[in-house]
Amino acid sequence: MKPRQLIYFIKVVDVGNITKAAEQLNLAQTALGIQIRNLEESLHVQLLDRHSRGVSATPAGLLLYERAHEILQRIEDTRGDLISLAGERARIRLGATPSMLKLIGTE
Amino acid sequence: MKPRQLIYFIKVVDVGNITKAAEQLNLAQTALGIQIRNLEESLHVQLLDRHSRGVSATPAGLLLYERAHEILQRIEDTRGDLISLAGERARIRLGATPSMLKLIGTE
DNA sequence: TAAAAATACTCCATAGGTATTTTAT
DNA sequence: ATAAAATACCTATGGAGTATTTTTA
Repeated sequence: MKPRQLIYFIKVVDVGNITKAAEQLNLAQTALGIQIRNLEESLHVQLLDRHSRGVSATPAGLLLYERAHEILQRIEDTRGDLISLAGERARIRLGATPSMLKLIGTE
Repeated sequence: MKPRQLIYFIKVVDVGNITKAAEQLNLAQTALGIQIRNLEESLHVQLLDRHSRGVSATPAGLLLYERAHEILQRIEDTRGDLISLAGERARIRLGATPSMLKLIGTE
């Protein structure tokens, strides 16, 4: 259950079609199909029903669809918080008079 | 921020030493060091202070340490729920009389 | 029979390993 | 001087691509 697989899976469920989802992800159909299959195999759960017009989520697929959003959101929130925290420490304001600048340079 | 990196990072913070953490993860010191560095670079945040006796978490590192637990827990919960759900659908009980069994076989 | 997914390969990027060097107490 | 982390280099696994075949309404 890698984040990339969750992103792919959400797109597939949204579109209902692996081929079209692959286009939107700038990916080959095969690459996306394999990732979805890997996801199903790693969980030992069937997530999609395949039919001749595309795919639809099974009950397990619908559950994962919900959870995947939550998990990815939490990851993104964490990334944002970390960058903010680091930003605080980096947001240092420096002041200098023109005469000082001549001494220390502007690099 | 891949789950594997989060697992590695938690272990490093717990142990306070990349070399010893690598042993416990059955990993080479270099592999673990690179993963931690990749994690820091992908977030543009320093997570650890390196000293001659090991490493210690920066404020950002401590924040990630907390969040990493939450994220991994959520992933594990989801995995468990999916397997339970799939288990329900598989728990089908079949009954047959001995005369029926002779007709349909036991395979 | 047509549109979609699955297979069979090939290629490349990234994770991991070994040996060695750098750094800090 | 010693323990830990970083660097250099090599190998192997896994993600992605093209061409093709199988499946199902």
